Amino acid sequence: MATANVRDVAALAGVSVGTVSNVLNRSKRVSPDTAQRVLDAIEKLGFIRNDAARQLRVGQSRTVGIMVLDVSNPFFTDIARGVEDTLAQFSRSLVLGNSGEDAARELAYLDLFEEQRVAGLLITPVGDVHARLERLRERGSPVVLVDRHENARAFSSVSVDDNRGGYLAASHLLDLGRRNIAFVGGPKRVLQVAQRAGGAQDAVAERGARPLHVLELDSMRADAGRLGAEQLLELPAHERPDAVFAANDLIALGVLRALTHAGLRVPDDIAIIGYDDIYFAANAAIPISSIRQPSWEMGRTATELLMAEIEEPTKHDYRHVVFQPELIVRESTAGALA
Amino acid sequence: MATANVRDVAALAGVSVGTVSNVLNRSKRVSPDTAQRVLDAIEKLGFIRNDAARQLRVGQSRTVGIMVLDVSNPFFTDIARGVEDTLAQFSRSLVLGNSGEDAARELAYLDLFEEQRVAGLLITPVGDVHARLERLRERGSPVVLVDRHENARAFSSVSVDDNRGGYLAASHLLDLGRRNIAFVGGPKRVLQVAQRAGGAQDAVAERGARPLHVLELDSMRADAGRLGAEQLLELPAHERPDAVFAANDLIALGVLRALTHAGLRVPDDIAIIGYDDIYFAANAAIPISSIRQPSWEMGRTATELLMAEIEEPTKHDYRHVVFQPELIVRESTAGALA
DNA sequence: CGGCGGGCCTGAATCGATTCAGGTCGTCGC
DNA sequence: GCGACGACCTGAATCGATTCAGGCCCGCCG
Repeated sequence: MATANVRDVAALAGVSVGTVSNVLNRSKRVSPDTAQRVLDAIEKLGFIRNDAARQLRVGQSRTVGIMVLDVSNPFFTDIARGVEDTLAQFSRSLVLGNSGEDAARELAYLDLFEEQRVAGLLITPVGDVHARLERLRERGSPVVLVDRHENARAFSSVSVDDNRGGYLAASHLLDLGRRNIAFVGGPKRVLQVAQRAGGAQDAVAERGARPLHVLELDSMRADAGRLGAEQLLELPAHERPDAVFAANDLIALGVLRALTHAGLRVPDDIAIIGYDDIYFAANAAIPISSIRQPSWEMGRTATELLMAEIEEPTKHDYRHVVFQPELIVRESTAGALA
Repeated sequence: MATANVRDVAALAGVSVGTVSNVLNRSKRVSPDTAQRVLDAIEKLGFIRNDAARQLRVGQSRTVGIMVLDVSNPFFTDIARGVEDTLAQFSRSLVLGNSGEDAARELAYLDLFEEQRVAGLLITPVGDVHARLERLRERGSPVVLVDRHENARAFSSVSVDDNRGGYLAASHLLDLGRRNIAFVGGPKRVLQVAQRAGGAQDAVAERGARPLHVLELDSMRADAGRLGAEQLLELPAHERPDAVFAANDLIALGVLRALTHAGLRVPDDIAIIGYDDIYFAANAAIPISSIRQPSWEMGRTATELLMAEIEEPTKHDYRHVVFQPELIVRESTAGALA
């Protein structure tokens, strides 16, 4: 038996379809009495609104798309949780796309999102999709960039001051008396990596410490970090760093593993600081100091910017929220704490 | 300017709307010549199919819903990746719901999914939603249970043999000569926990070792594991276990942290084995042995079962795929490996 | 040469919620 | 008593892709 529709509800409640719709969407316009009759009918028939029909008429869906780089990176899932928690308040749902840093896949998802006329899109872009995003917006789906501050101010965005984060990390190590810092990072073309390194360079230069020993890895995962650390351990004793600043926590975990394996003491022999402050850095065998990015808040703020644009589509002032990173000190730099 | 629709395309290509639709959906029925004209028109107008209209007509969306317990648990994101990778082949998208183990939130998402007439649903249920799931199926959205083998065979499901996993873990520790094993687990009401403990009990009994020392925690996260381990360390020396079997890897990480902090050697003083084989267990300071659950494959298989049911809705044989867990040996039990 | 089949195309009807111009009735102010 | 107004309700028109009964034309068979 086909699912009940507004017409069935209207018939049972003895009102017109228009009234049913008013109960559903603008309950103020309907007398309490009638409204109750309609609600009873809905209940009795097990009526569930057909979102497709609503969407067709209204011209837009009530779902928001989110495209992330990597669902298995806790940094992004934390953002996603922020998005999801915020969206729940608007009772909108989330269509998830995982580009996996693959531009082709990103495009495929953009097609899907466009067919679905998503109400809005949160994206950390991979490929050159600027034009596509503009088209999406022209067609009524606002876009907010996450963890990317587009040079142009064409879209609202949320991001974190990575330069400052790098500066904080290096300064902390310097404050602890370390003088020979290695930066173990991902590919330089990743803007974040370059900026974190840059901030660290600044701190080192400012203090007149030894210039940063920069190691470029080809990925930002733990195994790359482990290999990087092994390289460092092969250096002659007088060049061996006394502290490692890892471009993210996954790398830091790999570094910790290699050092532990080599029998070195952390932080006594070599201190480690990471970036992102993921759960697994805080809960490592030796909890790892890190630069915290407020990922949940980023998700929430991005969602709020998006919702504002969705609900007030004509306002053309794109906002750029830049979060400040925060130093979190743990045993991997400060030794056993109280 | 409003987005182009099939009528515009038809006009430009000099054909009827029916033909445009045929090009889009059944290209075989159209002469290559006409098809090309239509495709050109689509290109020229930047036409993008309106999914809502299609959905309204066809009665079902092309989107699949997935409801997970916790997006920040790598076990679930690995499953989600399997789902997503598989779905991409069918060019369908994924609506994500995160119940956070909260039954109310789960219900809210079920409402949304139902309004959207999702093509199907993958779910690890929290509350008692059996009736809701049946209704969803009656209305044309098949359901597959993930990591839950419903007593009834009312839905297809994928799950893992947790009893066997527990057995494998304990056997491994016994093989290494450990005789006093502690099980550090989550709440007993979680079926998985009970079964893993049960399997371990069996192994211990079979070998005549000391009965399992069972510690029940109120969560399954790392901090609970740490507290649990601290409790174990307070035991008198002759009762202190020589091996810990943690109900999942998060707990194992917490245990590792507490033991490391107390200056104990792993595995020499106490061996540790976890469960799930998440990335962060493999990459811990001392890589943790674990019972691997094939999460990506579970996601894929669940999706395949679901797609089969979507495409062949009348076949009423619900399948239950039970995966076998696998022992992964690392340093936390076997010591430094080659 | 008539009839039949198949390939290709047409276009009105359809899905179901929302919208909005318009109708009805009761109340209030003067 | 009358016009104005507001509160409440009605129902046809609408959104855009899909479907399907039916039309046209060509080639082939008997």
